[in-house]
Amino acid sequence: MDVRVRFAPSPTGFLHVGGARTALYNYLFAKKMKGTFILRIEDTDRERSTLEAEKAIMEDLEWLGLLWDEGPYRQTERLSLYKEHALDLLKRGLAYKCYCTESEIEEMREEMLLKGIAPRYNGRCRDLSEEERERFEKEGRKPAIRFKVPGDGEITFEDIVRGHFKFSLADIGDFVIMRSDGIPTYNFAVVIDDHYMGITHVIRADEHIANTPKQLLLYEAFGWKPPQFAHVSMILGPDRSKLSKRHGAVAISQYRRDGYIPEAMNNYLPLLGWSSPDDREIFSMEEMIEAFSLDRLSKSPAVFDIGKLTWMNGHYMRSLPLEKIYEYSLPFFLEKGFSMNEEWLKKVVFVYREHTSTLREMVEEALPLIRFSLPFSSDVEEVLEGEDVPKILEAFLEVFYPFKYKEVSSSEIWELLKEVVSKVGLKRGKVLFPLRVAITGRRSGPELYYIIELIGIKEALRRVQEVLSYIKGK
RNA sequence: GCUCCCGUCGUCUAGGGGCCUAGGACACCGCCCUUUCAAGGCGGCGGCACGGGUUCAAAUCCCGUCGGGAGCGCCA
Repeated sequence: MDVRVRFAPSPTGFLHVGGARTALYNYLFAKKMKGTFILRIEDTDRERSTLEAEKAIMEDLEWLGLLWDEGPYRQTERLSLYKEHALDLLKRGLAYKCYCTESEIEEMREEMLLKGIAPRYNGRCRDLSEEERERFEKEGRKPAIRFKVPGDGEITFEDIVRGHFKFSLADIGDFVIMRSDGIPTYNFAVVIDDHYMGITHVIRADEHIANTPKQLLLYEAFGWKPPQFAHVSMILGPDRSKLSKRHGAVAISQYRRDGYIPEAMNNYLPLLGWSSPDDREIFSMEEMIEAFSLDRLSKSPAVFDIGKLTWMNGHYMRSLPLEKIYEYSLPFFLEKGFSMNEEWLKKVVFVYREHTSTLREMVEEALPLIRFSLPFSSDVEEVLEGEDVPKILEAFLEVFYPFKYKEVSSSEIWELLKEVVSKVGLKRGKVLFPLRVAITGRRSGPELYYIIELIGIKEALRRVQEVLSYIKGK
């Protein structure tokens, strides 16, 4: 049978790293098995679902390149299907109408919690008499539909990641499958959708483990064959609690804005809970698909380490084709005030990507190319206070002046710089460091000859001249 | 409170009775290279939560303790 998997986010917020990893696992498995990857929007929470969130999630998936083969399906567009099946259960006596109000249930819950028993619905409306039902209807109460959980016995299943599970039915209360407003609940809609969409493997976060027995009960009630389950452990924050906003950036879109690139996300995220049989950690998407398998998913939760993500991002900054990094970085350049000049910007990328870990950092580092203003910050200016500095700057002016209007390559600039060095008669570093500072206003950066090539000799001369007058006037 | 899950360097992980003197990656430290940064190269630091068993042999199997987490909704 062909593998069919789904990613089923609820559009109540942005795609976060945990969701992205789940999507990735589903995607990788689908591609590996030459199966189908389905996107399903679980929008049955009418209060919190928004169209914006749905759009944002899809955009992020597209940015990552996790394109779905089918969908998006929306649960709110399938309401009649759920209703039909709820009615069927009702008719067969496997479900019943419940007239309890929220406050009544809340009361019940607190009472049970106080008594130290697992809070669950006590089945109050299971066997209502005809009169009671009529009374409630007359009161105008809108019933929800609850599934009748068999009182005893147990339910078991095999999880691909965690092995054998056994739940006692006595611990599961009758749960709502249809809200009083006619919208299905999660546990109900999932089962119906997974069945009709032919889902063969459910790969999801392990917070759903406790839901699985309820869903299995529904499969049983309908006489359907359940899919295989793979419950993946969660992603934690540095304090080992569930990763959330208070730990810093969790939204994929935030990482995009911060200058992370999809190749790095797609490589790093799966490694949080999956490892390859060899010691490899760097994978292209194709390699990852090839290497991926569910049986190497880890049981224990993983702490999200932005440091390693950043390292990996830097790796991809350097190893991806220049063209690609240029494309990714363009919006960052334009936003920072660089003007559109493809040939020149590509050179900037060529030079600066060697030194930086994110697109944002790269553009930030390249800022001195288009911005130059005195005074510099104090830790930078102290470099200019050295006694040899005027001599060095003058030597630079002398050597480079004849080339003021010439097109000179970086290797020729390097030769000229060496000439400056021998003219001054100090060690290379002693000469080039103050020059770098004078020309860029920064203590570090790429090779000076690249910088001079990028800003042009004329501009370099202007800057050095300006700094020279500046320090002389001090 | 109840149910369930998870515990290998700071972090991600390999390992699943002898190949373990516990391997790799990030981070950290040192050295090399160098245009005092970064990148790269080389080296170092650092871990089987604890206690009992089982066994000739335990990181690995069993039990307990401790620690962490999740679920217990007309949220998903």
